[in-house]
Amino acid sequence: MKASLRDISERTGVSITTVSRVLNSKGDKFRISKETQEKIFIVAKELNYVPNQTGVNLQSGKTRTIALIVPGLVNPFFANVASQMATEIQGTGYNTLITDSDESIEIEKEELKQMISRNVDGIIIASAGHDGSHINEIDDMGIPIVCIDRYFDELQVPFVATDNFLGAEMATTHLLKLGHTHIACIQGAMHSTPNKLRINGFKHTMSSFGIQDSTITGSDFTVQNGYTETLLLLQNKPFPTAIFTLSNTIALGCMKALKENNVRVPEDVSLITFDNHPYLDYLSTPLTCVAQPFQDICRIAIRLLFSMIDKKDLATKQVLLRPEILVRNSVKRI
Amino acid sequence: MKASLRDISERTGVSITTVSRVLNSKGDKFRISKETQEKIFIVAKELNYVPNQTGVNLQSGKTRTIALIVPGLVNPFFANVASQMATEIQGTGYNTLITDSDESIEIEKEELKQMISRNVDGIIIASAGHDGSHINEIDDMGIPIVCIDRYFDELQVPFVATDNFLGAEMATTHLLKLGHTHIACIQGAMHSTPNKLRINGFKHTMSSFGIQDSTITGSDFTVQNGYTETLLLLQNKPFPTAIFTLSNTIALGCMKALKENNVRVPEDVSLITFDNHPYLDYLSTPLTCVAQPFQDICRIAIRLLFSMIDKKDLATKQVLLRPEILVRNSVKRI
DNA sequence: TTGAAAGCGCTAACAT
DNA sequence: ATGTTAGCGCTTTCAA
Repeated sequence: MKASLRDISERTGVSITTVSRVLNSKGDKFRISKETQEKIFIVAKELNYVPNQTGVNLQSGKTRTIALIVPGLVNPFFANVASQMATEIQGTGYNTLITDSDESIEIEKEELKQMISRNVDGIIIASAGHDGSHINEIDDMGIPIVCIDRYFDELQVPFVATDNFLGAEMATTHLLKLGHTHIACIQGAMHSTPNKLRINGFKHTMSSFGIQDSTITGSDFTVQNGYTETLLLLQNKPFPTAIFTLSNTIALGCMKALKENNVRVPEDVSLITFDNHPYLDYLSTPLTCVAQPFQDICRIAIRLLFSMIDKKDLATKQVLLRPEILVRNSVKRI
Repeated sequence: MKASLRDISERTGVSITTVSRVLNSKGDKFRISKETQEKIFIVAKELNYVPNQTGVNLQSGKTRTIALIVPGLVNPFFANVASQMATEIQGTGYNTLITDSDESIEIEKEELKQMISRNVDGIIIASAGHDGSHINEIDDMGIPIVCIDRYFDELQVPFVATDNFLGAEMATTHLLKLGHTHIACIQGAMHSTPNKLRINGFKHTMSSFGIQDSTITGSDFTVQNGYTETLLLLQNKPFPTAIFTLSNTIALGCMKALKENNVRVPEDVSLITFDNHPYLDYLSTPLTCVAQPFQDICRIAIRLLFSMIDKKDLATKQVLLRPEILVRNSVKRI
């Protein structure tokens, strides 16, 4: 089986402490003789020694592990975030434990407990919850935690997210300026902060252009939701001149329904969506979108988290990032 | 700070052992009085007790953690695999530690060491290496490990992958049957087993149709490679009538080059690729592809891994899964 | 029905 | 220049 310090100690006839010191490159600091060091290194190699981190963890209370909890890895946005996080975190010498709450607050709480139990050094979470009381508790326990994407304004918990109100405003303005007034918005998880803010931004912009009535429909960030709601929309008359989907998943479902019903974009209906994706440029109609700066979200979240881990408090702990509108060909002037 | 069994023991005046038993639902088994149990539960709740897994780990040698190592999370194929794995593994009560070797064998070895050091219960890896000697060593150490996607035929290490030879054969036959003979193939990492087999399948099929000359170009599974190689291809005359890209990333780069040069698919050139993606249906030309059964790959790999963890040896430990050709509109008959 | 003690692998404080 | 001892949090054997 795996060799331990004791095994090396026994084989070399030197104390465990000395072995530990040498193997941790503290041999010179403790002025351990070259011969002893040599001997230890050789035996360690022979035995294929690999330190057992659980021992270190128990001793130090640190695990060099960051937990990432997202509400749905099926969503390309979160898949991207997860990839990016794993990569960035790895660069810091930490490892990433990734879990999916599947938009369930119960699973999320369970996972959170798991992560605390595992002694992770910090947590990054896109919470599925309506409120953040459970997140707050963790923050209160002194466990570094930062929210991304889904956050809770009323709490002191640090967060990094897109300025969703602004993003919706950008998209809506784009539509309005091109002459659209009859706009349908297909939303995602209604209780989530991003969704609420996007809806607010949408409504606000609409009414600032003097338009009071608009269709807001849908219930979650899934392809199915986008599909179903679009099908429903297609029953309506007059059919809206533009659809604003609040995520890439919803857009995907929407496009499916549109295609199946031979509704062309943008000839028959204009389409704009939240979230960018490399493929959007090559769609039958390249899709205009509001791109979220997910790479920056990841980087800043990690930055914040490490400042907490290192107990160096940063001045700004709640950051909203500017989205970018990528104009392609899916919105026509009418 | 976080409460430990000792804290509860002190607060209740009962031994650590008893507390441990009660909190692990062994109270009844050890016939511990209702009052004592009650008392313990109350104090545990008061102190917000969460067991420290590192203690358990050290004791048991188990961590309930699976490591997943992939060569590039930027590649949608591996991002999908990672999401799927995280989700499936979570369903078993284990957690997933995800790392990216960035196609570097050095990083891979480093990460592997890390994972062993962390005492993970099992490892799933898509190795970046040319050979699998380092993987074999781990297998020899008795640490459960299974390869996915990238594997090593010559070793006994279990693996699950797509039947890449067959996949390439399917794609090439499709092209040939529709009249294409001048086909260019843009490949990925040349040393990798999947790439080698795809190339073999391609060449084999071509020559079985009596065609000896074909262009094989490219060097890695990146968008940039697809882009560059296509640009290069565009200089050639005669330009091939069809391009076969060996991954979605390569296809993406290829499409970019094609679009920039106003080369239409399939009018000017036909295109077929390895790897499916939800967006492919909605591209300006829905892209015909060889879809890898990545969900099955994940599930079976996990199945194999757990059989090793549970020391129940399965008869079949090296499995190749049948890919599926999804015919859309990117290949024209000529 | 409950507890004391040992030990998992490691580090660090305190010797010598 | 090297060793002894204690302790991180937990489970388990053995005892009472």
